[in-house]
Amino acid sequence: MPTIQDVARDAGVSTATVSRVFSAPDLVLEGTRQKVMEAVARLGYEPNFAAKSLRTLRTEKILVTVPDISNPFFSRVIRGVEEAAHAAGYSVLLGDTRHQEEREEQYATMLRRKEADGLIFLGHRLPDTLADMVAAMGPRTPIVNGCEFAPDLGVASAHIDNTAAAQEVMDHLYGLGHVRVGVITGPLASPLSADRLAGVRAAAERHGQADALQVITGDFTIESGLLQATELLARPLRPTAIFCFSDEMAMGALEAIRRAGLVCPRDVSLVGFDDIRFAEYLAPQLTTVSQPMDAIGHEVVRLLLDILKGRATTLQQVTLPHRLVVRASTAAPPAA
Amino acid sequence: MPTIQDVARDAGVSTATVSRVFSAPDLVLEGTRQKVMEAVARLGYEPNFAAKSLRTLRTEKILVTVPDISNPFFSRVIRGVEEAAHAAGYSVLLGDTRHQEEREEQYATMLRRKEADGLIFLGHRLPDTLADMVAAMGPRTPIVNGCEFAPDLGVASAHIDNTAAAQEVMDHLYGLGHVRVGVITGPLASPLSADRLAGVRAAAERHGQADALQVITGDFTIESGLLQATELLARPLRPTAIFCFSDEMAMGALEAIRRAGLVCPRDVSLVGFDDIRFAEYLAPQLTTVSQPMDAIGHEVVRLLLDILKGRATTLQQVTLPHRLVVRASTAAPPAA
DNA sequence: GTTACGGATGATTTCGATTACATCAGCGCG
DNA sequence: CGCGCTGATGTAATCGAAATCATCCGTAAC
Repeated sequence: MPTIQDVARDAGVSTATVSRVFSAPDLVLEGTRQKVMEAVARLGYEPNFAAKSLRTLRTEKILVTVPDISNPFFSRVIRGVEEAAHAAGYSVLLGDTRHQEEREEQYATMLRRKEADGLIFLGHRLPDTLADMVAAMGPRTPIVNGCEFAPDLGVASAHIDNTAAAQEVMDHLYGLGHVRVGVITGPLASPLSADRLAGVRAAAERHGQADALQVITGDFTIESGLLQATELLARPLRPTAIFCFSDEMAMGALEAIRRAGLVCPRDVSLVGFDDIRFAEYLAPQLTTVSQPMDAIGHEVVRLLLDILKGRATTLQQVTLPHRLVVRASTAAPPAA
Repeated sequence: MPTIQDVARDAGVSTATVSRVFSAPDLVLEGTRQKVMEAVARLGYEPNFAAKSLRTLRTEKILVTVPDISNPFFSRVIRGVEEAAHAAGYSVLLGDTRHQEEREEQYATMLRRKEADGLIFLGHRLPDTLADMVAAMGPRTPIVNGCEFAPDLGVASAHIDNTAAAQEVMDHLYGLGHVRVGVITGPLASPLSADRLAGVRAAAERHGQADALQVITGDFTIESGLLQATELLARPLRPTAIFCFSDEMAMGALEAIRRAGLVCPRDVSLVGFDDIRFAEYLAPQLTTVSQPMDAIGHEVVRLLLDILKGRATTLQQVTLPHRLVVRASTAAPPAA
């Protein structure tokens, strides 16, 4: 592998000039630039990344951690992140934490070792060591949270208004005439689930149906949707509608409905959350809350770059628009 | 950020000793090690990654490129890759090429700049500049291909036997009594599609049904499954079974079947490929070929590490086991 | 015609770790 | 008692590029 020295020698200039050709071409005479570029082409020179990074203290890399990359919601957000990062000349270091705190800490270490310029995390936990960093650096900490909204972490974030979205779902169901509504939440440790549940409760109270709510906790997976919906459907006062906090759980719930010998939406209405690509290809097509997954990905990158470029002075927490997409899985409850 | 110098001073030793504490602890006296570790803890020292990488010429990073991370098949393979890489102390640089050759080249550049120790690519194209590298380094080139099998590229790979898998699918359909079988392939530029098609053709000929095959090209997306299946179902001699080269296309085909007022599997049997998590939650549950996505991910990492550690002298191309999973979407053709 | 200035380029230091080589103390052995 | 060896540690070169400071040359101003 040729180095900048080799190029300099070959082009008959100093290494400083070669370096300038890349980083500040307008400081170099056109003829000299040509000579250097020819030498570069001739030798097949590529600047060594580690050397550059050591000198500049920049890596042009963004570390992105995600609880589970095989989840279509997250993988779509990641795609948006990758797209925006790539457009800005950054590349993406992927960390799949598998919901494990230990792994989150390990990835946090990478940030402290300067293996990446910043961190985007899509979970809801901020590793302790990074919390210290936030305390020290304030709104200039190069850490951004996506999807969740945990104001007390003190990091920039991009997310939807989960509370409002959940309320809209409930309004839709109550509007159709449902009374007994089952709700399968995600783990309540995540603010995202807590917010949605708050929205559910607020709407229920507004409609005077708080007592008819049947809340049960899931973990966002298909299997837990199947399990919890089965449980809900076996109750004597079976809900006529089920609201799942993820489309995956709704897929499981749909299977539970079928196994119970019921038909969606005739017997039981079903609502999901996220609007992953598969939601509209289920039978029946799934009513769900559409999250702007691409936009969230782009936005978290924008927020992080603002911080890295020193453009951010205050803490930015951005709420992006969601949309209730009513499809075929919700209808009026059975006449009873 | 404290440096190794600061730690050395604080601990009253030389930088060499500090370095040894991390990279070769048994060369250091226990007491000295303690002193150093205390200084490290006191100052909150983390070795600078760029400096280390510059000196050692290693990055402990693996670049992984994928045509589309939001595809559940790929995201699952990636999860396997991340898992195996992490277990071996490597981290993953993710590149989403969006099927674009230009992007593939850009990521190839990262390898040449030594931003990663090796490359795992899940598409079927090897950028030109890397082909040169392969030509020069032979089986020691730190590049591994996953999922596809293109022997002429000369890179290590892990994949299933696509030809055999496709034959099994066709045998299953012919065994059920189907004659007119529609096949929706992927882009034929990929060896993977070509291999499967070869398997389809071989089986058709073996069963004397080559003329009844109805092959049409898709692009692995739900939308193309919907489109191409609609086209197949509109033909006068409608196929009684459709074999899609991906589960996503099968989801689209399922929708096409519904829209045509038909019922799967009563009127039309359907087979997918990959066995993504959602396949068994479709209605009807999808018959498909299960690919060992986790194992592919683990295996490509193993192959790459073998090369990086100098353990590989010959070109390794590994075939992993697949499995035809018969579920509810295939049945005997209608009596007609 | 000297001075001053600015544009182009070169010489050299620097980033922070690793590592080959040097040093030094202690010990066993003849 | 001195030689040589081994084990622990220090000294200093090195990785490859970026950036500071120095230098050189030509030109415009007085």
